[in-house]
Amino acid sequence: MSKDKAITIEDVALALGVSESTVSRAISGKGRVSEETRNRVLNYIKKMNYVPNAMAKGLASSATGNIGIVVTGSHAFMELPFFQYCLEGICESAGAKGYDTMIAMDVFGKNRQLERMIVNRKVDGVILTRTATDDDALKFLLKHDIPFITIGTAENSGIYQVDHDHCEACRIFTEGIIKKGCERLLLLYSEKTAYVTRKRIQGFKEAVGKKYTSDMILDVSDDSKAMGLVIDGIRKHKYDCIICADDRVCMKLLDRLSVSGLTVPEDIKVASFYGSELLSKNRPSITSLKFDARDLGTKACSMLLNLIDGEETVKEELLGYEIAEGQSV
Amino acid sequence: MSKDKAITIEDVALALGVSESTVSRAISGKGRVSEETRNRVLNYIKKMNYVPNAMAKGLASSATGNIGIVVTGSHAFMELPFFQYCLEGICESAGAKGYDTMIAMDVFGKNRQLERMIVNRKVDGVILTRTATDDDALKFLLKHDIPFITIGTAENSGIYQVDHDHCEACRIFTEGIIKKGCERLLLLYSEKTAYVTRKRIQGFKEAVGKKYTSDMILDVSDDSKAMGLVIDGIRKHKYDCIICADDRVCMKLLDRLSVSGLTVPEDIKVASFYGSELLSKNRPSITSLKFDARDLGTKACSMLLNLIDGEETVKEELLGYEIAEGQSV
DNA sequence: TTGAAAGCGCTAACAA
DNA sequence: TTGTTAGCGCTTTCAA
Repeated sequence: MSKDKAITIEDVALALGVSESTVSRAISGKGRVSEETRNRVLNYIKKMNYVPNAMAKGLASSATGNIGIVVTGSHAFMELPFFQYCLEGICESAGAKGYDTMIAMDVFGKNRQLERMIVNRKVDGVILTRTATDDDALKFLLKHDIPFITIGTAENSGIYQVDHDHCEACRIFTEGIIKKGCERLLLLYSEKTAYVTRKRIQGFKEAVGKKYTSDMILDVSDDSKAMGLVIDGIRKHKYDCIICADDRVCMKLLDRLSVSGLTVPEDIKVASFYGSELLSKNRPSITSLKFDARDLGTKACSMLLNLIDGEETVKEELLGYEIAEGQSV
Repeated sequence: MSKDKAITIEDVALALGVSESTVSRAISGKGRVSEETRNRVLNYIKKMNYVPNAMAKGLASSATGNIGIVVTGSHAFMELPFFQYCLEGICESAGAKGYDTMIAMDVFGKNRQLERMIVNRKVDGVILTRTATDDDALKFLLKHDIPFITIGTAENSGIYQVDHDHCEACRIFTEGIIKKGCERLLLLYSEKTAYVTRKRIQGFKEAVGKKYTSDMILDVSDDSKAMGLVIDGIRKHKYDCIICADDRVCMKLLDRLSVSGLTVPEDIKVASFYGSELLSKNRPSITSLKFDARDLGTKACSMLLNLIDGEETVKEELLGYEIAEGQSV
């Protein structure tokens, strides 16, 4: 069935008694073709299952019909479902517009995959996901002036980017918790170098306002010691609600609480700035913010395609969030 | 820097006073070129940062220099870090051989992305990650006779595939647990349609041998009810060790145990056939099997590239495993 | 509205 | 060992 070589534009032209250029025009929609000719062509190619050769098309028009997506970072980061969902959004909306997706997974800050992809001219544009940004990837893309969008990253203004409004979301969320009567808050975080973490902390601070003191936030990157302090603090009723900057931190906390025989929400209330499926399945369910990573991918992709097509597009886009009320607060 | 259009093979030929075909030969290594000429060419193109136009090359040689990777299945499946690690292995080893990687993420059993990728002839071969065995993707690839490898899937012999030896691993693992003195075992599983689950169950049965009875395995797909029975059983000392078919199930179990006030390993011993990072961070650490998904990707990729190059390659490859001893047994 | 023809940049016979 | 030449399949001027 697919053994025999594929049918070309020439075959179509011959069969229909028109020229190749006419067929090309009929298909692409560029240039005038009579309605009748166009229909004949379209019908014929559909009947014959004709699909243009992407390479030939690419060579002639110097466009690949591919976009690249770059996932860089530590393993711990890449493991987050976040990327899967992003990827899904990107693939789907790229596909809907006839683009295929290439992926570059560069783990240790080496951008080999990305560089090869660009240097080989395999893609028309690139989407950079979180973490990829402050490394050389950005400079590299800038230097090669290829269209690109970053997801969830950059302070560097002037580049096209899309993200959730973490600061705003976390502020509103924290305010809500305060309104419910919590006063002695503690924010737990890790990955303090991540831009998103800093944004979340900022939102928290804004919500707390002038009552903020530096002992209201705590880095728990190095597991046991810091967590031990937290548990002590809870026993001494130093806190009434603990907010976690992400679901990983929250999982850790919940583990420790259960080991220590402390229950939620009786002994301590718990909330999280980022609730994945893991948290929503927890008992009691954890009150948390939900961000839709899939949306992020979809939006980034449509911005990129606009950029590629030379159309107008916004420079920065901030997506919304949702609050998942649970039983933990 | 990259504004000015890229230098072509013609430019190189002109500059060096040789023909384009000589340059082509020097670069590809196919066909004879004198050592001297070859060096001149190689030096020059390095100096000039010449990179062949992948599309032109592809058009002329009808090969894309891309491989495709397909991730199909439910969200729950795709969320597993398994895919990330596979992907990483694939990207890296593809990259090492000069191939770029395209990704098709088809979520709901529709193979749109895959089909587009194939029909557009964007890839030279495909790697299919864990999918339902009767998946259309498989039929589609067979029909288009494009080289492909499946990872962790198919019973369908005759197709190229790579997987871990789940059956063997689970048998040995279970035997080890029995040797430690556990007698009243229970195997918890979900996703019973997955090939890998069936293999794991089979290994378990083999280890138990003729003492096996059907109430030694239990499907806990529908959370609460089945899990409730398990908890009851534990209280009645019906089991001394519970083995989970994967880390998801194990997480669920651990949650329930902690809610029920049962402790590991005092009240009940726990082990898992698949231990992700989540489990290894648990306290107490869970005794489990480790499979390296990255290896799977690497191996699959090298098999695929062999296939593409028309070289010999094994039809089936079974990779090893590791036992992570924890404090839970 | 349509066609002819010249590329796009590379590979691979076939000659030399 | 090297060069000549004819494509690979499509797009895109420029004429008709």
